[in-house]
Amino acid sequence: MLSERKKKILCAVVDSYIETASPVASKDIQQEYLSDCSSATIRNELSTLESMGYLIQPHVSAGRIPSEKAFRFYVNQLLTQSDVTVKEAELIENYLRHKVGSMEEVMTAITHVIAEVTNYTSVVVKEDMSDRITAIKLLDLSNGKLLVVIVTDSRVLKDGMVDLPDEFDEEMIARAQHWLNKIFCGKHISEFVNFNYPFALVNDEFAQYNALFKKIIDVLKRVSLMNGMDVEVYGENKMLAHSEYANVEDARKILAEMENKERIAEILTNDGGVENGLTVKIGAEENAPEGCAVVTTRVHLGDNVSGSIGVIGPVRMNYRKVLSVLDKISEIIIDLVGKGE
Amino acid sequence: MLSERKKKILCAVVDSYIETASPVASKDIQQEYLSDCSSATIRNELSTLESMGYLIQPHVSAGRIPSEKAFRFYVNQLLTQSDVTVKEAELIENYLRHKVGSMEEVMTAITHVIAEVTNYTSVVVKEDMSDRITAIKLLDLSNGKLLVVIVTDSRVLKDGMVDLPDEFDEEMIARAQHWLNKIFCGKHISEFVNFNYPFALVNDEFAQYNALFKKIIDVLKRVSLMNGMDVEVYGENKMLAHSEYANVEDARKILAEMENKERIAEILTNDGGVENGLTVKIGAEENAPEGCAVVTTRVHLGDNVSGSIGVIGPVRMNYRKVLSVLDKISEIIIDLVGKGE
DNA sequence: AATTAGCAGTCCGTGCGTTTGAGTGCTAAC
DNA sequence: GTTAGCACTCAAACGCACGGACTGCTAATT
Repeated sequence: MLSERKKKILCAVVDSYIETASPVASKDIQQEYLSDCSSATIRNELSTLESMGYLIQPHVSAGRIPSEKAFRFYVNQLLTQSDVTVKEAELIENYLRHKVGSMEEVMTAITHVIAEVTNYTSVVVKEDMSDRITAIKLLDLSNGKLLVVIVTDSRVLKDGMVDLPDEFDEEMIARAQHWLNKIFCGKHISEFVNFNYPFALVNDEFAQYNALFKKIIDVLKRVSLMNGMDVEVYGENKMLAHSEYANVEDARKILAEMENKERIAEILTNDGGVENGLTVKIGAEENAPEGCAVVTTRVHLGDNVSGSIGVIGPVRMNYRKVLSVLDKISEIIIDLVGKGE
Repeated sequence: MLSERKKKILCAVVDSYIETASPVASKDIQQEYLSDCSSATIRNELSTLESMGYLIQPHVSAGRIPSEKAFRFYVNQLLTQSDVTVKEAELIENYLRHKVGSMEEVMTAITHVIAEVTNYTSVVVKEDMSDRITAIKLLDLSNGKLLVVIVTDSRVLKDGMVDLPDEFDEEMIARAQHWLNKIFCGKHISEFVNFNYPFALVNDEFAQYNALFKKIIDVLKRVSLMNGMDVEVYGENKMLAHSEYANVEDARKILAEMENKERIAEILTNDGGVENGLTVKIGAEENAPEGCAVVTTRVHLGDNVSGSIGVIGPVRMNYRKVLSVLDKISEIIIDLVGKGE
């Protein structure tokens, strides 16, 4: 547990770093955040915070920059307090309430207003939950490959192909198919994303099925990401405005990642079970893009439609602002949807 | 008119510059393109080509780089010859023929394959021509503003607001409305984009309407761009791979422009009347984004659906490749659509 | 025991003069 | 009209020294 002063200092470093993007010196902290003790004291504290893994010193004669651990700490602090109010609130309100039209329009409007207000890239994923799985079929292509066909209320998806382990015969495939149908029929394809493989289902007797099941579920996940969701990204260019992407090649890589809609959908949707409210993924922590943080919130947009709204930015993100903006927006949406009923 | 040798030299400069992105020296040309005369001769030719506006010398001890005029010349040369064949042809074929599904899928597939093969940003604009204008209404908001409402078969668009000149009274508005309906009813909203204001319609008697009409038509154009088309962009990140965007701020600006779908739609659609076939817009020439060139081709995708396929890249673009890829793709599409009928 | 002032030490960034070399324009010869 | 040769220009690369931003440590202070 951190002492009160350490907390203050840590938050000061993060705040300052978020603002300036450059290493924070002990003197800066003393002058702008903690005038009641000397820079030497702060230096000592910084030193221990560094050894605790919260801070990083780029080189010996430089200040400190926060580690991802520090950002995580900072965000958790922020999430518990709820001083979320912004002056841009009216702007958001006006923009959204004015643009009330079809659901597509609202999605687009949301991405635009978020990107504009926060200056970060914004993402919205929409899932139509009304389309359910009717059947899963496994087709032995007799070349060692298995074609996974998913039939839903509205269409047939057959993108998945998996290698079949040698020892599988016709009967075993039929059996596996039976299991899969038992588990997944009636569910929405997007539910795979958060699906954890239930080892309990496959006891020793079926141990041999394990590998195949895993592969198939991976296919299902991929297919669901590709087909079950509507992804909109806006403000990619904002990413480049931040100094961590001064290097064009890094910038290009990040952009390429953001053009991969399936990847984005996965990040946005895989919220570790938080039903409603804000989620923050920082850096490598939870496979956010390299050096990035992703803030998301889930919203219900009607009986069968739900979505995730997200902001993608550098780990050094203005979380205070982003969190409050997302909070405001989901509040407005809840209100809008409520009125619609 | 350029001498045969000047043409050769000019094309050599452009070819080399497209490949290397750095100023081309007289010696290079001699060694790689024109070994039958000396570098001194070439230097003389380069000098005159520069004074003719085809070449630019960044500084006195550097080689020459092509001007936009040079690229235009180069492209026109290319367009008349038709040696369009690529090894990637099969890749494209496989990709597209395999992905034959709904029209949306094809659009997405096209952008992906183009971006992948050419390494430039790719754009597709689709217009559904079946939705026609039923009425145009002008609503005097009595605060000096006029709301332009466009009613189509399928919906009501009311995004447009224009300032009303002082001297307009109710009757004149009614008259203007009458005119607009006469001209535009039954047409598709996308037709505004290439619509040239027919001054003949408004003779001296109606001269006072001129200003208002112009404003309204601008609104119509904007609305049509926003509502009548489906725009997909893919491979924004490819833009950054080219050395003209080594500066992140420039890169950001270009990306911002490419996120403006209306702008993109306008560029792609406004093809100056070329019905079928390739169009090349170079730099400032025809309001392509700063420093960019846009290659487009129009395709018909069925009775009521037509579209434009485009590639956006730096002015120093590999036109040879891009032109051939677009050619190949539109050929495949024509074939696919033909089969569909 | 915690805090602080003071100081030596580290290392980044910057500015500056020099060198290098790529490429031209010009002149004179072919 | 073409070409060899040479003087000239100028951007880019290099090396170097200086300044200064910060720290860590030590010794004094509370």
